[in-house]
Formats: sequence, C-alpha cells, structure tokens
Amino acid sequence: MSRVTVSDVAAAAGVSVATVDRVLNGRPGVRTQTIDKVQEAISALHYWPDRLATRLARGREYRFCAVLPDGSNSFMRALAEEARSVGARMASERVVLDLKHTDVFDGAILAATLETLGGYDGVAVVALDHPQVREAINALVRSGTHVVTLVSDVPDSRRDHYVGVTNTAAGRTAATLMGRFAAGQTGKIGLIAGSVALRDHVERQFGFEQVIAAEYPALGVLPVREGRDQWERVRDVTQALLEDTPDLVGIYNVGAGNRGIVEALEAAGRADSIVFIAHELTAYSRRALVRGTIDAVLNQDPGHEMRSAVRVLMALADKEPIVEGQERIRIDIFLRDNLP
Amino acid sequence: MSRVTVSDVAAAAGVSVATVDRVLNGRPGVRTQTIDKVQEAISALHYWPDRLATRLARGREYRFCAVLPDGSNSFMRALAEEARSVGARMASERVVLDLKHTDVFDGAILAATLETLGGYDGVAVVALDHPQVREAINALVRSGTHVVTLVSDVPDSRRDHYVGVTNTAAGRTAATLMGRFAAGQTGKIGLIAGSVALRDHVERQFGFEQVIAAEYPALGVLPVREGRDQWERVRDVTQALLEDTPDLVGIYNVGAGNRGIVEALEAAGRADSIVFIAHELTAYSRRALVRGTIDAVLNQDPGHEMRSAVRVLMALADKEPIVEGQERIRIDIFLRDNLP
DNA sequence: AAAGGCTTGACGTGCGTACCTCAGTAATTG
DNA sequence: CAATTACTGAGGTACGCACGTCAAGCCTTT
Repeated sequence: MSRVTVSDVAAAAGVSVATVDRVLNGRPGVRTQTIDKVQEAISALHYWPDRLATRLARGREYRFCAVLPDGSNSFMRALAEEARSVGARMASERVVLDLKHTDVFDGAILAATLETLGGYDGVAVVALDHPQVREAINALVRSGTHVVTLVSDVPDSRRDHYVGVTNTAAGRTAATLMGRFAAGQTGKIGLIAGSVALRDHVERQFGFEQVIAAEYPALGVLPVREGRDQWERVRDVTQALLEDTPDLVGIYNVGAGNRGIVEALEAAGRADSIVFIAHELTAYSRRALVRGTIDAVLNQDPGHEMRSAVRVLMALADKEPIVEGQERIRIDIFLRDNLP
Repeated sequence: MSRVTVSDVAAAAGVSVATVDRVLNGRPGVRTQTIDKVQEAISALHYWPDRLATRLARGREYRFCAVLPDGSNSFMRALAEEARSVGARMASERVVLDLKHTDVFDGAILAATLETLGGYDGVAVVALDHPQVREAINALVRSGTHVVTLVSDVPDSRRDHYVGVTNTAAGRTAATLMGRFAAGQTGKIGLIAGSVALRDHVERQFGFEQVIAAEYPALGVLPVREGRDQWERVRDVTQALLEDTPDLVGIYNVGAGNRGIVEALEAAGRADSIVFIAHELTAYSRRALVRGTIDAVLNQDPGHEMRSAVRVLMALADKEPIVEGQERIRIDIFLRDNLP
C-alpha cells in the first residue's frame, strides 16, 4: 500500500518521468495524445502528488500579510495577537505572516496601504467597504496577490474569500435572544452602534430590526445611537437612553464599548431588569456576563478567523480546494454557562 | 532571511552536521559538552527543523483508526462521513485513516476491538466509560499507540486527549436557555435521555438540574425518562409525559431521538407552548427548529471533532504541542437565526 | 534531401532532513 | 604504554518532486 509516485505513473503510461512531469506541471512540448495517456495512468493508479515533497521541492515561501486597524479595541487586539501566534507556528511550514496596522476607517489610507502589498502572495484585510478600497483590492487580485477580507467584507470586490460571520444573521440571532429573554414584557429596545458607516454594524442592525418587527410586536426598537466604539461615549449615550426611555426593556450593542453600557446599567441599578445583548467576548464582557449584567454575548472567534484566513490563503496559493465546513465562521452564542 | 538549516547550526557550533543530527535526534555518542555547544547554536540561530523535510525524510505514514458505534443515529453517521472525508483529504499528507464500526455500548466488545488496534499510530474512539474499555485504552497507550477519546470521555484512563464538549457545561447551558425561554412561567420540565448508563447523558443531566435548582425555583425537573435514543420509543415516552403532567412547560432531550418528541408535541398541539431544547443539529432537528417546535439546539460539530482528533493524533505522533484554542470543541447554540 | 520544428527520453541537481557506514582522533582503562 | 572505548567527521543514500539541459528521434516543409 505504499505511495504511488511519478515513476509508477510513467511506467504505467509507457513514458518517461520527464514527460509525466511536463504533463503534471503544464509545461509545453507534449502531444495531446500523450497527455491523455498520462492522465489515464494517473487516474487508474489514483496518483496524487505528495504535498510535502511538492512544497519542499518548490522551495517557495508563502508570504502573507494581515492588515488590521491601528485603533485598538479588544477584539482587534486579540486578532493581532492571534496573527502573531499563527505566524510563529507556521514559520516551520515556510509561511511568513507579516502584520500591518493602518487606519482601516479611512478609505484613502487603507487603499494606499493595500497598494504597497503587491509583493505578497496573499493579503488578509479588515476592510472598509469603500470605492477606493474596492479598487485597491481588485488591483491586488489582478496583480496575482490573493485577497481575503476579514471580519468585514467588501462583497462586490474581486476578493477571493470572506472570512467572517454573516452579520445580518448575527443581528437576527440577537433579536431572537432579546425577544425570548424579554418574553412577556412590553417596551422599547435601545440599539447602540459604533458608526452607521460600518457595513457590519448596519447589517446587524438590519437583521435585528427585521426579526423584532416580525416576531415580537410587543417590543419596539428605538433609533440607533452612535457610540463610536469608545466606552466613555457609549456610557453617556446609555445614560441618556435610560433617562429618555422609562419603558426600556433591552439594549443591543452592535459594536464595541460594552464597558460603557455595563457601567451605566450598574450605576442606574438596572443591570438585572434590562436585557443586554452584546458582541465580542473579551475579558471585560466575560466578567459582565458571569455577573449577569450582560445576558448573552455573540462572538466571532478571532483565533478561528485568523487561522482560517491563513489556511484559505495557502489553499489559494496552492490552487487547492477550500474545505467549506472548516472555514465557515460561526456566530458563537455565549451564556455564562458555556464560556470557553 | 532564508531558512536556517542543520549545516548552519553545524558551522556555528563548530561541529559537523552528523553531530548536530545526533543531538537533534537524541542518538548516542555525543559528549554532554558538545551537546551544549550545539544547543546553544540552535537557540542562537533560532533553528527550527523544517516540518516538510522532516516528514519527507522520515517517510513514515501515520496510520490512524477511528472507532465509531455501529448503531447509527444521525450524529454518528455524520461523524463517520466526516472521517471518510478527512481521510480522503489527508491521503496526500501521508495519513491513513481507517474507520471501524463496533458496538461501543458493550464494554467487552469495544475492549476486544481496541485490543486489535495495536498496529496503529493513533486511535480515536467514541468510548464507553467501562473498566474493560479503560484497561484496553491503557494497554494501547502503553504499547505506544496514542489514544484520543471522541465525544464521550474515559477520564481516568491514560488516553492522551479528549476531543469533545464538556457535557456538564452543555447541561447548564440548556438549563439557562430553558429558564429564560420559560420566563415567568411556573411548572415542570421533562428530561429525556438515551440511557443513564452513558456518561455524557448523565453529565448533561447533572449540569441541567444543578442550574434549574439554583436559578429557576419556579421550575421543577421531573425524573429522567429513558428513550434509548430510538425515536419511536421517545415518542411514546413523550406522550406519557404530556398526559401525566398538566403543568409541563419544557422538555430537555439529553440524547438522540428528537423526532419522537417533535411528533408527540405536534400531535398534541403543544409545539408552541412547550419549550423544547434538543441536542445535535441534523436535517430533522434543523427543520423542527425553523418550524419553531424545537426552540434551541445544542450542537457539537462532528466535522470539527473529527478534524481535531486527527490533528491531535498527528501532533502526538510528531511530539509537537497541541494548539489548545484550535482543538477546544465548543458547545454551539443554534437558534433558527444562526443556522449554518 | 536537407533544414527546421516538435516531442520525448535520459540524466543531473536541489529542497532539508534522516539515517547509515567507515575512518580517524581523543580520552580512558588496565 | 598499548589496548580499548568514546567521540567526531566525512560522505553517501533516500524521501518525492520540480526544474533544467542535452541529445535523439520523428515529422513537416521547401
């Protein structure tokens, strides 16, 4: 049951290994007829090139670059940390993973950064959905650099793959949890987002409102308030929300800055009575979840996302198929009981 | 920035490659002093052996075997399917993954099966926690075959690793969902399990009862009823449960056979009024979840588990560290909105 | 019939490590 | 001091593939 090698194929096809090699690597100078013979032998013997030997022989390194925001909320810091650890681990597999921080919220700056990345085999980028960014991504792809979008997608670009969750589904999930956790109550739900210019925030909001409107008529969703992902600002927004809304039953924070909401709720003594659903599991949100101030955390696993991004980039570089089930990023729901 | 190779290390240490090789592979015939010199050079140059070249040179195949139940509920069938697909995919990486079906619910039979597996480098087994099985696992490990338990653990054996969820946490999670989904109601909760002899079922039950008792005093948990994981029997049990319990507000099915509960609930017209929490996402449970008869599904991803088992076995065979974050199996919570 | 272009075979080198043999040097023992 | 024994160096082969060179064979064209 030992491995089938190129020489086995050559013998079976009645040609030399050189010819088999030419066929396998698409080099010119082989008659169609001979190509067919070789291919028949390949499938008859179930030949499959040995990945290890192939990569060793090719001797090429995979040069990848991850582009992350320089503004540093916990999630993005975790993502950067994962990038470093994946990079260290993959070093013994001929993979180099560089890390670049930039202002991803400014289309022009992000696009300019991307334009310098043509030397890489692949780029993973937390992308703003902006015309200039889209163009920069397309230019990279055209120049032969594979691009995957990370966490936030640019759907109508030519990026090879999106590694992240479906944000409308995340919003819907938050809505169902909200609706059921607030069962029997009538009142308003406050929605807080970082900025309505961020695609993932808008999509979550959309999914959330859709389900609440359709399934939970006793609940009304208030207009979004922007917290810019900064917890101090989010705290002020939440305080105002609490004062303005006597019949507030729940809060859904679409973006970062959970700390602001937690502090406002606990200061007002409303931590237990108001259902609070948040995104991203961090050390802080974790404690608030255990304490009961946060009722559920929706999460995307930065480790999974970073590893997936690199696996996808490698598969693209090797022209190998992507294992869908492995690369689908799930929307994790964390309650206090199933924390990792 | 090219790779550091053994000859670089040899040059730096002032010895020959043969000596470096002896040190690296723990072969005898090198003075302690020389070993130190080599090791200093290794860390000074940050040498790390090239995995590809190592595996190519060793030329060894990894022979693994997955032992799964021959009784075929959807989850186990999915697991077997994943094993086949992982096996096919890994064939080009010198990994052979055989698949064996056996009666894992009979300790003696399972132990006998395990005893035939000494030729493998690693075994992944869905294990019954039984003295004979434990002994068989220990014997395998002693003979140099790595063992990981899959889905169901044998904690006090010498198995190298457990690939699966923490079942008490799963039970607690189900309880929190139940408590919150049934908020405001007072009544009883029915508990259905496959068999109280299965470790994972008992643990889920334990976690569930713990949280309900502590956090949701308005709810009482009825004694477990056994459905043997067969849906016809589960249906009958559920019908009896419905008739016996006028104030039933929820059902938690710890094991398989969701179809029995779904049919009983829908036949009785209680699908909407009773909170039903189930385990394992299958084509059937998925439809029932979308329809609303099932309110939440707790799931362990068979694909993730199978891939993880193989990765862990490979890491063990190579004496490489295991990436904890990657191998932790999460308890997925699925609502109708975040279905994959 | 000679020139030129396709096709193919034969062979070599390299990727980085594992593992083996053999000779030679140094240190230890009786 | 000679005889062991313990180290070390030099060199080779193998793993399976990628890639390059060179020459030989064949067919077409003029």
